[in-house]
Formats: sequence, C-alpha cells, structure tokens
Amino acid sequence: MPDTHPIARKLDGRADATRRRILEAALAEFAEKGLAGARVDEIAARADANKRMIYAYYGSKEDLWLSVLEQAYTAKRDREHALDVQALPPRDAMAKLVSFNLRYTAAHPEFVALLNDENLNRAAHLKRSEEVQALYTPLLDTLRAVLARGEAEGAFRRGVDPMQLYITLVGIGHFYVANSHTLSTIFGSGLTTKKALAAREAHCVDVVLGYLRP
Amino acid sequence: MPDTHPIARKLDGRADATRRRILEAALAEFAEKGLAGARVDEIAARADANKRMIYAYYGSKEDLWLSVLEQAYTAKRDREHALDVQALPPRDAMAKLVSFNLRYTAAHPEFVALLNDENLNRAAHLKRSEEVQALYTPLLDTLRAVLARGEAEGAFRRGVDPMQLYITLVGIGHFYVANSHTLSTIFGSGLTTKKALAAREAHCVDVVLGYLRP
DNA sequence: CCAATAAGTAACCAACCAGTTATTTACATG
DNA sequence: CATGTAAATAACTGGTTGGTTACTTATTGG
Repeated sequence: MPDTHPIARKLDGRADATRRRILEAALAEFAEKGLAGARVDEIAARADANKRMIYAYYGSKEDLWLSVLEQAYTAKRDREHALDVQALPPRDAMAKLVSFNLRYTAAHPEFVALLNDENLNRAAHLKRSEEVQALYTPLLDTLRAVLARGEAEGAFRRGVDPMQLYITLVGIGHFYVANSHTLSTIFGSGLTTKKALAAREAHCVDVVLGYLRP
Repeated sequence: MPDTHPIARKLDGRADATRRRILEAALAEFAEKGLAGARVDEIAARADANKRMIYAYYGSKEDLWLSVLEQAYTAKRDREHALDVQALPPRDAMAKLVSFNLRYTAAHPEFVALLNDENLNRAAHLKRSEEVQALYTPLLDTLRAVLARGEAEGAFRRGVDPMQLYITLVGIGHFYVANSHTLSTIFGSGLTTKKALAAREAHCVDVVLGYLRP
C-alpha cells in the first residue's frame, strides 16, 4: 500500500521527524560521553524533543543506545557495500579497501567511540540485538575475495588469514582515530589535519601492501 | 633518613596499605565500567576501605582516575624499559618489540580500557597531569633506534616514519584486545585463548617484518 | 596510664537522573 | 465545527551518587 491514509502519513511524518532528531541527538551525546556518561535529559534537549518521547519511541536509555549502535553499523555497512573493487587488479583493490577504511573511520569518530564503549560493556547490547545483520560486515567478504584473487594471481604472498588481515586493516585506522588525544600528548597535536590523515592513509596502504608482497 | 620515627613508619605502613588497596580496587572498577560508569562506593567496597579514605588520600573521583591512569602508564613504562634488544639483529629486535607489545596488551586489558576511556574524555586528565613523564614511552625510543639500525644495515626498507610505525605496531595489538567482544560477534568467541593469541602474535610480527622488508 | 595524633567509620546530604503520570495540543475526517 | 486519536509537554518521583561531617578507634612516646 504505497498510498496510506493521508492522516497517518502526516502524523507519521511528524513522528518520524522527532524519532530521527532523537536518534541524531543520541548519537552525538553517546559518542561524546559514552553510555554511562550520556544524559537522557541532554539528549532530549539536543533533539529539541520532550524526554517522554524518547521513552515512547525507544523504550529505555539502553534500548536507545542499541538503536543508535545499529544505525551506525547500518550506515557503515551501506558504504562498504557500495565499494566496488572487483574490476581492479588485486594490489589496487587492496589499496582501495585500506584507504576507504581509514577515511571512513576518520570521518566517523562517533562510530569509533560507540564501538569502544560497546566493548567496554562486553558487547552486551549487540549480543541481544535481533538485527544480527548489524554485525555482518561486507568489507570482510570483499577483503576475502581480493585476497584470494591476489594469491591466485601471484600478486600476494600465500597463507594470509583473512580474519587476521581484516582486524589489522581495520585496527590501524581505528586505533589512530580512537586514541588521537593520547597520541597527541606524545607526538603533539595535529594528527587530525588533512595532511596528517593523508600521511596516515599512505602509511596504512604501505603497510598492508608491503606485508602482502610475495 | 632511612630510620624515621617508628610511629610514623607503622602508621604510614597501614595508611600505605589502604592507599594501595584503594588504587587496586579503583583500577578494577574503572577498567570495568569506565570513569562515568564507575561508582565510588563500589571502589570503597572492593578495597574494603571507607569511602572517606578515598577522598582523604586521592581528593576526588577524577583525581583518583588520574592516579590510576598514571600508575598504569608507569607499570607499562617500567616493562618497556626492561626491554633489551640492542644486541639483537634488527629483524629479531623488531620481532621482539612486536611480540612484547601484543603480549603486554593482551595481559593488561585494564590498561586498554583506561586508555580508551581517557580518549573518550579527550585526554582531559592526562593533559593536566603533572607527571608529564607518564606520557613518555620508552618503546618509541627503542623502536626508533632499531628502525635506524635496520635501515643502516639494509635489513629494512628506507623512509619509514617511526611515529607511524609505532602507532601501527601498538594499534594492531590494542585493537584486537580492545574490540575482542565485538570481533567475537563476527568471528565467534575464542579470540583470547592462548592459541588465538599466539596466532595473533605471529600475524602481527609477520605484518611488521613483511612490511619492513627492503 | 594518658595525651596527642593518625587512621578509620557511620550516617548524612544535596544534586542528579532514569523513568512516569496527568494533562494539553495538533490535526484529519465526518 | 465537533470528535477521536496521535504527538507532545510539564511536573514529578524514588532511587542513586559524589562528597562531607561528626565521631570512634588504634598507636605510641612521655
């Protein structure tokens, strides 16, 4: 039924807008302060919504956290899915995967913050998520395919475990973004400038491609 | 004055023991729940001490957090300082640095948790730490020396940025430990078994040495 | 044994905070 | 314009939590 009742449409539209504002505000608040540090009142204020609506739409603070987390996963999954590297030679394809990951991570520190805090909570919320799909990561499949192709063509070394490489590939970007503040106390601030990010991107590509040489 | 008043000694001894119990309890509580999620009452209970003593000895929850953080840094720094790799050939030395880092990280997930939470707080506490020494990391100096030696001997590729390599080396261990719970939802649990850690260690060494080949 | 001081305790408090209740407002339709 | 319903609001509540106050216990030199 694409043509639902106009009344429902209109009301849904307003309600949906509120839902979306709450979700966006929650993302910002949770990413900034973590689950325990975030304040429901503050989320309501940021969303310019009444606190009651948060409970009406999302049930509880923890349920809201899970919704935010699932949405963040979905957003990244969508971007990963849009990656098309199968036409590229293995080394170019791999370079693109590494670059994509670093750029996405740097552009979405909220995702990094959410992930860290969810791990602090032993992934308790994700584990009870019904959207198991949220955990599926297209990047892993793509990586596996590129790796297999590169091995077959002799472009990559043999015997590389896709899981290990995936964790390494994601980790070298994630750690840089997640710990930029403490790293800044060691190396001086300026790790998040365009120039510094470009240098990090080049290094990450170098590391992965350098390692994969036969 | 090695022989201070016995009265002071005895009392200091009892006081120091309480201080230490509080610090240990705080480390456990903070690592488990983060700064915002940790409860001062719970720390007092874990330490089998009165809450008042926490404030007498450490001033406030945030000051206690900083003390815990500094102690964790100091502990790691001490272990890094005990590393002696200058007598080893560059590749062996580098392998030892990578192995050390992964093992230390895996053995001290509390340090990882503290670091993540401190970064969530934009390193606000470390930045106002008077023990600037806490930020100094011997591993970086050692890495720099090994890298220079390996380059000079032709064992490593040229032009590697020590900072980038340091971040990569630490990151590939840190991310694995910090995100083991969400990674487990993807790859199935069992990432922290002895076997899995040995596999990760081997991979990390392979990546760094593979990358550094000339 | 007694004074002096350090260490430790129990009870308390005010601010905070997740979650609720009672009520009002907005809006499409008959 | 009256009416039913979805959306939104203000005010409140009970438990929690960082921090404090007033008081007790332990230790030892004189």
